[in-house]
Amino acid sequence: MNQSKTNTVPPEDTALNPGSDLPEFDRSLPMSLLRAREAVMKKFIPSLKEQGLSPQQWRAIRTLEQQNGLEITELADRCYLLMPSMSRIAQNLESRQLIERRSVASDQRRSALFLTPKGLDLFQIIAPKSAERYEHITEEFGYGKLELLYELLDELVASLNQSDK
Amino acid sequence: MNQSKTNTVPPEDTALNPGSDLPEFDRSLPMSLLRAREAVMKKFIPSLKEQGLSPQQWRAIRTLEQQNGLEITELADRCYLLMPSMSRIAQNLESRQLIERRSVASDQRRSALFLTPKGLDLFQIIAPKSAERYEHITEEFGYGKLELLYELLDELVASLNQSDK
DNA sequence: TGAATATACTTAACATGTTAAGTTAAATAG
DNA sequence: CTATTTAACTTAACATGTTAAGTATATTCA
Repeated sequence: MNQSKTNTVPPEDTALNPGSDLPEFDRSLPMSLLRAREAVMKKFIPSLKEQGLSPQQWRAIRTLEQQNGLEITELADRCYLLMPSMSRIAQNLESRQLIERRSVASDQRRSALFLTPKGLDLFQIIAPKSAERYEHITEEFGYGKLELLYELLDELVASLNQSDK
Repeated sequence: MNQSKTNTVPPEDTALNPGSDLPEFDRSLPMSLLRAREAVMKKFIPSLKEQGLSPQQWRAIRTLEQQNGLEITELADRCYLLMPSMSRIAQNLESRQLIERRSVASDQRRSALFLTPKGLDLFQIIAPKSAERYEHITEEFGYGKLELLYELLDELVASLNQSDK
């Protein structure tokens, strides 16, 4: 279960390159981040699924609750989704009447998205549960450590994006 | 670009629940982890794509390079992939003759996976580039901070899994 | 003004994530 | 020793991630 700690050394005869000085891949940053993310999500997904929402759909709904009437491109940015995904999610939520789209008068290409009363109801059912989970995580893990983690993640992103020139 | 720092407060008239004491979702742990992961992956994906590999396919190959002949279930565990994904990836890599499967004599249901010479060649092309990227990231971000990040991520996962009882 | 270009999406195509439902082979129970 | 159950996958089905191509509306500029 805990790969990085049980340290199961492979038998010598199975490594294809025993003497090479190629790097060790045992600690993979993407995998560590993925594991952490999945572990966190596991706490939130059940109450979403209970309401028939995927994490991405929930992201869209809670972003609209904060600022209703966002255009789809802006919503995609804030939800950290690519446009094709956002487009499909908008169609899905619209078909379930959780959101409504109205085309922008000044530019017919654009459409703004609005939470419907039904969508807001759903938000209000899920939000308190999510908040509770989040508080629980904060208590268990420690507020200070959590802040430090956010800080490090932000710095990591900054460091990586900087070297993109 | 940096949502969590620019702190763009939405105009009052767009929030659907301005006075509510519902939690703030601006800082989302899953999203922070996702952003960090994507930023890291962006550094590694190009050299993989150059060789026609997805990150998951690469994970499988480098795991097999470390320990050849793993069974598919074990490989899925180590790659942090679900069986259906692993199954499809194995089929893909097998069709490209990067790996080879041999059924286990003692149990006909199982099959063990082996890197082919062609697969090993590919590993040896990609591995040094990956190592170089990783070293660059370590230098830019700082070795100490990186270690601290790993530590925090591990602790977070432990903390979350612990409360699963 | 009218043609070329750019913008804001949507659709398509394909790999992956995820849950559920097969299949086939082993283990176990009666 | 046969019938049931379990184990190790594979297949199916559907949402998402991702890149590329398509469509309709604006904008630009000749």
